[in-house]
Amino acid sequence: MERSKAQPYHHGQLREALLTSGRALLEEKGIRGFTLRECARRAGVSHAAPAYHFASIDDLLAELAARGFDELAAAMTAEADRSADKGAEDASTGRLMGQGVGYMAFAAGNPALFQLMFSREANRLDAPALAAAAEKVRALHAAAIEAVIPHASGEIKQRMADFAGASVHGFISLLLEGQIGGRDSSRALKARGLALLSAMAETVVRAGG
Amino acid sequence: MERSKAQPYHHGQLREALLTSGRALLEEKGIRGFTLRECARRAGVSHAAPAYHFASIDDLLAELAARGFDELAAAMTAEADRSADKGAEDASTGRLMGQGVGYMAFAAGNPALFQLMFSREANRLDAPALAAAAEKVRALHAAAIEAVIPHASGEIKQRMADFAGASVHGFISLLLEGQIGGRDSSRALKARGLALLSAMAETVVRAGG
DNA sequence: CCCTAATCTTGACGATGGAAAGAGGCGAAA
DNA sequence: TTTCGCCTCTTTCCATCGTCAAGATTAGGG
Repeated sequence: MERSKAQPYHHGQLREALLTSGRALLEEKGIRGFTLRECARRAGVSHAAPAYHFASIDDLLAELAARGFDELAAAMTAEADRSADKGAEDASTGRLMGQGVGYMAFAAGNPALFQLMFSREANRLDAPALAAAAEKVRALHAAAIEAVIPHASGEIKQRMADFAGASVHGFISLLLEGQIGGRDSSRALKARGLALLSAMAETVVRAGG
Repeated sequence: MERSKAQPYHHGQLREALLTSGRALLEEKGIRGFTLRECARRAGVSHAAPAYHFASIDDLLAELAARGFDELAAAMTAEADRSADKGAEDASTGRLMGQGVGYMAFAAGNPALFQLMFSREANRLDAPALAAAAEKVRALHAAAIEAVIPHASGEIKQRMADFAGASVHGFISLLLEGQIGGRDSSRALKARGLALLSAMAETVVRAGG
C-alpha cells in the first residue's frame, strides 16, 4: 500500500517518466506540437497508458506547469541567496536583483515550459496545485519588495511589486519571443538584462524613500 | 451578387472570411483549441477550402498575428495622439504614456490574439510580413523614447526602450494571464496600469537627464 | 496459493490537418 | 458566341490525435 517512492509494476515510475518525457517534448515541439501519444511513446508505453495517471492531456500540462512554478521559486530563492552572500552594500536590494536573475535564468533555460506556465491555456485549467505554486512565486516578489522598502505605504509597495514583476517578466518574455536583441550576443543580452534589473531596483528604492 | 440562401460555389472573399472567423475562434478557444476545420465551418465552406488561401494552419495563424501587429501599432499611435492632444505639460512624455495605454488596451481587447502574436509558436513561423509588422511596433517604442530623451546616449536610449517595453508588456501579460489583480475591479486595475506607466515614464525621464 | 485491484495493452470512435482527385464557374481567346 | 484553361471549392482518403471501453497482466494481501 505505502510505497514511498512509488514502485508500481509494469513500468515502475510511469507518472514521473511521463512528466520527464513531456517536459522534453514540450521544449522540442512547443505547446501546439505537444501530444500525449508521443509522450507515451517516449516513455516506452502504449498510447493509452497515461490515462490512469492523468485524467486528460490538460491534467499533464497542469502538472508540468505547477512543477515549473515550484522550480522557478527555487531558482529565484537560490539566486537571491547567492546575491546576498556576495556582500553587497544593500543586502535587500541585492536579493531583489538576484531574484530577478534567477527568474530570467529559469525562463531562459525552459522557454517553452515558461510560456506554458504563463499561458492563457494554463490559466483555463482549474488546478489548485497550479494556482498555489504560482502564488508562491508572487509571494516571493512581494517579500523582496517588502524587504527593500519596508516603510513605504501598502499602495506604493503594491505598485512597485507590479512594476518589478512586470519589468522582469516582460523583458525575459520579449527576449525569448525574439522581440528583443535579434543579433545580439548572449553576453550583450545578459548585460541588457542586468541593466534592466538595475534600473528596476533603483526605481523601487526611490519610490520607497 | 448576394445570395443569402444558396451559397455560391465560389465564395469570393474566403480569405477575409477565414481570417475573421479564425480571429473569433482564437479568442473563444485559445491557441490549443484552434482548428482549421472549425474555421472553415464558420465561414460556410468545406474543410479543405482554406488550403488554397493558406498553405497550412500555421500560415493562417501567421497572417492573423501579422494583422494583429498592424492593429496594435495603429492602436498605439491613435492613443498617443489622443494623449498629446490633451495638452500635457510635456507632450513627448504624454505620448509615451499614451502609447502604453494603447498597447494595453489592444491586449486587453484581444487577449488570445495578443498571446499568439508574442508566442513562441508565432516566432517559429518564418513569415516576413509577420516579422516586419512586429518590427514596426518596436520602432514605435524606440521613437517614443527618442522623443522623451533625445540627448541621451544610444545605450541609455536602448536600455530605456527595453525598460519601457518590458514594463508595459509584462504588466498587461501578467494581468491577462491572471497573475495580477485576481479580485480587483476593472477600475482598480486601470489605476494600477496607469500608476505603472507613470513610474515607467518617470524612470525614463530621469535616466535621460 | 490464489484473488483482487491497480496497471498496462489493444482496439475502436469521432475529429483533425493535409493530400489527391473531381466538380463548378469565371473570363480570356477563338 | 463558343470554347477552353485556370482558379476555386467539394469530396474522398489517410495518418494521427485524445479518449473510452474492453481485455490482459501482475503485484501483493488474504
